[in-house]
Amino acid sequence: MINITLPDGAVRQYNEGTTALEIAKSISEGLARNVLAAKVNGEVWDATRPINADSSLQLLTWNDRDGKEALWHSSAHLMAEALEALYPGIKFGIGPPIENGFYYDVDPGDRVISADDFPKIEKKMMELAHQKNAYLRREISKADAVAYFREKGDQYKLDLLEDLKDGSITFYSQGNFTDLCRGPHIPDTGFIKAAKLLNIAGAYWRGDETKKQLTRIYGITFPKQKELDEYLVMLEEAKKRDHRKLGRELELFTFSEKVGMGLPLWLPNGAALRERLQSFLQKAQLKAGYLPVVTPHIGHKQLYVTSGHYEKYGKDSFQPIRTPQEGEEFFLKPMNCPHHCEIYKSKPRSYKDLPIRFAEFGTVYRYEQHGELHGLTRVRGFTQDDAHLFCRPDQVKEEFCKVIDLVLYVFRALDFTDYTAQISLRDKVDRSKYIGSEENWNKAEQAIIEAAKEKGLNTVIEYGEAAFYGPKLDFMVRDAIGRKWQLGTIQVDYNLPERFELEYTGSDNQKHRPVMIHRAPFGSMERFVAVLIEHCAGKFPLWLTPEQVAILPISDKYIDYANRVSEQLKNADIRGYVDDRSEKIGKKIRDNELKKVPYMLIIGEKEEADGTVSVRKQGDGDKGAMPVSDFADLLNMEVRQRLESINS
RNA sequence: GCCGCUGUAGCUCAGUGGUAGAGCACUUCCUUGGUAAGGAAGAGGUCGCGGGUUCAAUUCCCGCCAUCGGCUCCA
Repeated sequence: MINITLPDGAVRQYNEGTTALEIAKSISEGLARNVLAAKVNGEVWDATRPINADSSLQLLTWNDRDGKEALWHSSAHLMAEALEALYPGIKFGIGPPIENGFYYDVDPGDRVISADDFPKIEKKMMELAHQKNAYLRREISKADAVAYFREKGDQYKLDLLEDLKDGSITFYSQGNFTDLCRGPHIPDTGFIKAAKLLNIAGAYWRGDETKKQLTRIYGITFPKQKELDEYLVMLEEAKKRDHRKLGRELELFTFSEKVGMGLPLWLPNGAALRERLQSFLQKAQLKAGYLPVVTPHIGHKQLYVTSGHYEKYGKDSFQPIRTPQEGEEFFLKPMNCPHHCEIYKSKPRSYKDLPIRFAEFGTVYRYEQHGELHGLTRVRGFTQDDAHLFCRPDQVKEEFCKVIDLVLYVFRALDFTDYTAQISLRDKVDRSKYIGSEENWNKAEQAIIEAAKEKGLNTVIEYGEAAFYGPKLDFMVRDAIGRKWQLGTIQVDYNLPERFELEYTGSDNQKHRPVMIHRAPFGSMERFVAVLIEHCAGKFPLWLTPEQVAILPISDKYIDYANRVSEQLKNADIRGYVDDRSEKIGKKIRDNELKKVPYMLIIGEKEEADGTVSVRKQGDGDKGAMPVSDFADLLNMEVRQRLESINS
């Protein structure tokens, strides 16, 4: 008999060789029907794998991340089985679970698989799923594994096997399909009740563009049909929120091939939004002791030779601007830091001056690969809400805390409520690629971890994700429909202070090197606006939205009164316009609803006589009539309350 | 940069080896209407760009450019 400790601390006895599935059955049949995998002593196992010693056990279902991954990983195998049935001789690369679903990289030989083939593959998958074939694990020697795939002619699996140690190799089989796989997998294919293939794309074998490109098929599966239906609705919603579509519809920004790809043109509405965001942050930064600076859009080549960027990115940047002066070269600035370093160097600094915080909404230009460009999220010219903090090593933690406060303030203002902090540190083993002293790194890494802890952030630590010049903290933000975005980077830098030989005089009258912290709560105005559009589906917060009110006269007779109302609102600092087209009121309401203007004021004979407006809230309908001044107060109150609530 | 899809009016999209169409938007006129689309007329396109095949190319072929979906990249 062995002892199994359950998550609630209860210890139960079972025969040696029992499985998580059997244990689940002994608890309840219903539970057993939902068990996808199990965590045995903290390691994710097949629910059907025999347990031979005293262990702690957690049963994993669809509600657990590891449970989902087991189902999706198993679904990748199911899709592979379906593909093998439909395309005999097809070769397989890798097929892992991903954030939402799974993919499998396949080589169909000289056949072509396209999205048109999805229905038949899905049908085959569900046919195989209904057979409830068990996923069978077996350990296999490397020699046998190699023999199997050599026989099958699958060079990709052989390639993978080369890196695996004998004795650690397992195969999983279900139905007619066998794959090299670490597992774990769900008990049988019957748990997969709904499947949808989503996308198809090319992907290089092992991510190496010199190697063959395989066909990557993305899919997702669910243990209930209803969940698939909901997921598809969510995808539709995401499409509706696409910032590229809303950006056009709400006239926020556009692109022009003549101006150049990846160079956004901000339209009046978008510019108004962007400027409001900037002044919002600028105000907060002034309060937090930042010093605004302004630097030019270009910099001498020598600036980037000093910073090291010339060597690293020179060939892949916008190429140098030449001058009448022989041999003189300037570059469009790809970042603001070198300029800010020179500002720091413009005069001697004392330890008493630190920290110094230079802030600039600085526009930078990077020659992103053309396949990378995407709406406003990936562009070639963009404006960073940049700032560089120069501080003493002992100030890093406090400065980090203050920046975290600022970032969270921004998140609150824009209704980003679901986020985690991701701290990127050095690789645990290989430290050769990092510059800066061991002591400083340790100090900075510790400072970041402590700052995050002090601020009560939900934190994930990623080793090996730090830049070569310093550790960083990013926020992973979930938007309104659950997608993740990386926003609000805070980055420590030991490289530039070194390269620019930045110094301050310490209390010991000796020269010391300051620590530099880069930070950008928005990241860039372009990317942030894109994320914000998708987060709020184009319905911006009242304080931010370009137009707060649309005034809709019932007929031309009331345009004069509408203009008087408009003036009155303008005097109360409310942004709005009069829709004076000769259209029926229903049409005006519809058009302004689609423009997502938060309030509509309907004005006719009655309102003019009473000096009132009839208020209609976007997406919410008629709110009744009230005096113009009451409406102005109401709206301003709503904005004030909102801003006060984020300051608390 | 790589692979694949796509490119027709401002937008969404039909269509064709004989130089093009709809809806919305736009302009003008009629209508002056009370909470999500009033009516009529009009204007608007080198069918992404450049070659080739053909009597004839928006349509077929090639190249390029751009979009989109991925990959690689992201100071």
